[in-house]
Amino acid sequence: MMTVLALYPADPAPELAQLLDLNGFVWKGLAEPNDVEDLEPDEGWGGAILQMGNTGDEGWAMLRALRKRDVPVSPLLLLIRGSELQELDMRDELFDDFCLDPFHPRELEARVRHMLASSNEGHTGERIEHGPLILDLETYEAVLDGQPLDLTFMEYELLRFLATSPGRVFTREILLNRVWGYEYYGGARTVDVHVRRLRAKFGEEYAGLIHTVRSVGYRFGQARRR
Amino acid sequence: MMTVLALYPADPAPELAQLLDLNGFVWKGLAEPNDVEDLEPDEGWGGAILQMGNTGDEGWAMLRALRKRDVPVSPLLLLIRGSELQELDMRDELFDDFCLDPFHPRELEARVRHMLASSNEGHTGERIEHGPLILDLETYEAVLDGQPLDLTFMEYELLRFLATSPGRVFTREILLNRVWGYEYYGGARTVDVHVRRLRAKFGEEYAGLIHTVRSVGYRFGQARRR
DNA sequence: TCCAATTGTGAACGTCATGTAAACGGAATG
DNA sequence: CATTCCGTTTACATGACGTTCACAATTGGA
Repeated sequence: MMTVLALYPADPAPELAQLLDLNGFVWKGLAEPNDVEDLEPDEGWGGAILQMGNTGDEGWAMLRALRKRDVPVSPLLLLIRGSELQELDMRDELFDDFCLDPFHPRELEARVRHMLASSNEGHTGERIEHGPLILDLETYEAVLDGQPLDLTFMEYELLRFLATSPGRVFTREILLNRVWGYEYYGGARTVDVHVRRLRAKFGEEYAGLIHTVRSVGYRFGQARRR
Repeated sequence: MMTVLALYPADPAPELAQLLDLNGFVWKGLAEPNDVEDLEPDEGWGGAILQMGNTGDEGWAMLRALRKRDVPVSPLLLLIRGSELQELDMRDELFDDFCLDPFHPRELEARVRHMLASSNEGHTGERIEHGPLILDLETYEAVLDGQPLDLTFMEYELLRFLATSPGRVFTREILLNRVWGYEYYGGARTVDVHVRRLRAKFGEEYAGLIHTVRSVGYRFGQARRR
């Protein structure tokens, strides 16, 4: 999804606009606090940068407006003069990062990057996503095409192993070793049964997500094109 | 609780030590990555500041050691030279904020303040609120759907730990380590019994607030969707 | 088309994880 | 010393889940 940054004031300093443009960020200016209402949640707002110099109280009002929305705009970065640093005191909840203004282009660039990367971390860190399937490794939750899947422990473990290497074929023997444990000596048909149950829970539409490779084993997802 | 900052290198630059001392921060130096093991979770570690100049790869190793612990030290602030800014690329998950080195004292002071304030935000003041449950961390009071809960000490501690990370699954072993503080566990069933008593006190309607994830452990609240 | 190898399918079985109650034991209180 | 509270441990019941097996269906080669 395209990340769009909100900028205040609406006519940002040329060096700021230029820096964002050069780094491929899409941005849109906000003239006054009321404009915040117009930001539609679905437009992919990935945060905002506010240049606080010469804005008087309107800058803080804007900040508050962005944060107090039903769907807060986040993260927020402040450009602030060294002489106004003390203004930040007791306002920690209103912004995520700040940068001294006038700014060094490379520092600001690094801050914007890091800020955007960090804001996604909570959700991208411990999860596997492939096509319509999402595995949340923290909550042991599996979601397929928006529908939560009720998987048992072994089903989840097997699916996670397969989905970690989409397109790759695993023999039953390897699956038994890696998913069930190295000292496991069980029938190879156990794998078949678990695959079958996974496919059943996937439903007709997605049963093909796990594909049988005859005489070899199973693989998750499509084979690589040659 | 007293906030203690970890500093690296162990003999920080005089102006850094002086700045922290002047502002009432307690700090302790870390000489090498192995020292990280010695940080006891209960000592009130409130974060770390790493001065990356002239440290070579050891600085990054230290960073990694702090973050990959069982109980990660957080938040982390980096002091970094402008010429090394590109080193931050692709390492967003290893630090929370950075400051150009040499630093302006007031900027660094503001960053440390803001970083520490933000890291406590989840605990908005001294209470945890999630759905119908409210935990007052100061008075040790628990309220569920308006009704006060009469919890014992361990019940409260367990519930607090679970409710601090809603949706996340914890194994019994981890719960014993973090809540009870055992090195190893004699009886994992202890957790079960306490969970059972919590559910009993929740009443039928809210017994499901703590959910069993079979073969894994327990989690508080509903799993995240998508 | 036939046959053999391979995989899918449903059911049965046994094990193990968890729920549940009750007993135990130490610490605090009077 | 008796009593109460509370955390831990033990014991048992139950149900979920993994495994196995018999048989059906499918595949691919001769």
